[in-house]
Amino acid sequence: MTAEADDHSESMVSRTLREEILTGRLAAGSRLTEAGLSSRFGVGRGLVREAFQKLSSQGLVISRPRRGAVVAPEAPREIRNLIIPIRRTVEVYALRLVFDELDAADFAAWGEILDRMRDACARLDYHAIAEADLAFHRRLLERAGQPDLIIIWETLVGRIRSHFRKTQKLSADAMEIHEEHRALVESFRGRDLAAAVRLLKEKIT
Amino acid sequence: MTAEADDHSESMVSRTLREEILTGRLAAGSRLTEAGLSSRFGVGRGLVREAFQKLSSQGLVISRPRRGAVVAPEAPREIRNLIIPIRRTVEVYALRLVFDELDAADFAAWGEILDRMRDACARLDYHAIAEADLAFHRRLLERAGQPDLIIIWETLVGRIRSHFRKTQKLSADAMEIHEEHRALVESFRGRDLAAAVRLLKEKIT
DNA sequence: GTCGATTATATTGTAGACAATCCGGGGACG
DNA sequence: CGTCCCCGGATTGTCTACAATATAATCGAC
Repeated sequence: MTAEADDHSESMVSRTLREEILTGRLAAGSRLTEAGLSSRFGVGRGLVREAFQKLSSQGLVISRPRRGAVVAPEAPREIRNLIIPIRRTVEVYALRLVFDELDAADFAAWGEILDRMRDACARLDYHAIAEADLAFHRRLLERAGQPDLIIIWETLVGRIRSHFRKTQKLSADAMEIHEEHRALVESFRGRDLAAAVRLLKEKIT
Repeated sequence: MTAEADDHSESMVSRTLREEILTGRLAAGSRLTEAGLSSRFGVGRGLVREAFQKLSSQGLVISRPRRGAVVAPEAPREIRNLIIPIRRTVEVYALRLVFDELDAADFAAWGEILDRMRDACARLDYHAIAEADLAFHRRLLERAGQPDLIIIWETLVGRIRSHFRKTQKLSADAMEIHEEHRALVESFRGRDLAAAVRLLKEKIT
């Protein structure tokens, strides 16, 4: 859908696969064969192998020698309980870094993401909701302009992709997810840092 | 069990390069050419490229398309100040996980690492000291047996490799580094969790 | 002598070929 | 009837070859 021509610094293969894993489109345990992905993406096996290395270093894929690659299982609950406060710390740090510099371009980008999220909520498309949620937070991290921050954040979110499944319980209240994110952006726009931090933390579970 | 001989899951190339970067043997900004490393390690360029992907995902290497790869600079001080407490949290978490299960094999492994560290301190070989220090902490994390924990830890240490350079200031007191680690292992052996946590935190700066 | 354009070299991007290894099925044997 | 062994297909591991691009070196104009 998206993510094609722009950023050659990261191959389309690894980016697409990561998104599919994080959003749950690719279930944990799914087998990933080099030839299959190679023909699916229309690239050589070398590029697929490079993507596997990257994803396995991020813990999204488990690659055992001569046995192929599978989508990694989620982290156990105890680990997630360790990670969630860390992720809150990192995102709040990023938020404070950029809070005073947010401009119209930022709000436009978030607005676009919110639109996609609203549509996804309306359709009850939880993969798409997760995708928009990820994009929402990623935008904040990338705005901070600190590569080190992004790398840590990516490692962290790779471990708690499951939390999108919890939201499936809500079903009827799916639109609430969109509403909460909209309120968060409003707190950005209103320059209310305290409220923004509080809302942001609430969103990371 | 082990982590050495078998481990094709991580190529020698990426492991060696990571260690050289973390210990400072490879300075930030150093240019990494595929052909050069290919002939140095006696493998094809494909494997070198796979290593680059892994290292760049860990933030140790910056790889710009068509422009080659260089060793990434260290994180700025502010980011390090964010990361250090996180690393403390993660390592203390791992310590609590394994503390009651530590056995003779663990102490033997740490003893060996301590020996190497003592020799390195005696020679004032700071790269080797850093290497032993890394091995020391890695052993703790690997002992916890949680892949997710290791992945996060690796990302974190990749960002604060600089702290080994600060220790260079001590020069004459280099042996103190070894002594502190020895004391830490003693607190493990004495089953003194509170002291162990305190000493471990002190060591992460 | 300096600056700019052009050629030459070095390096990366990608694909494909071949060998090594794993996995599942089928048959022989007890 | 079950177990073991062997084989064929599928998959991974690795390298080399070729094309595309960046970097440098060279040469000419002013």
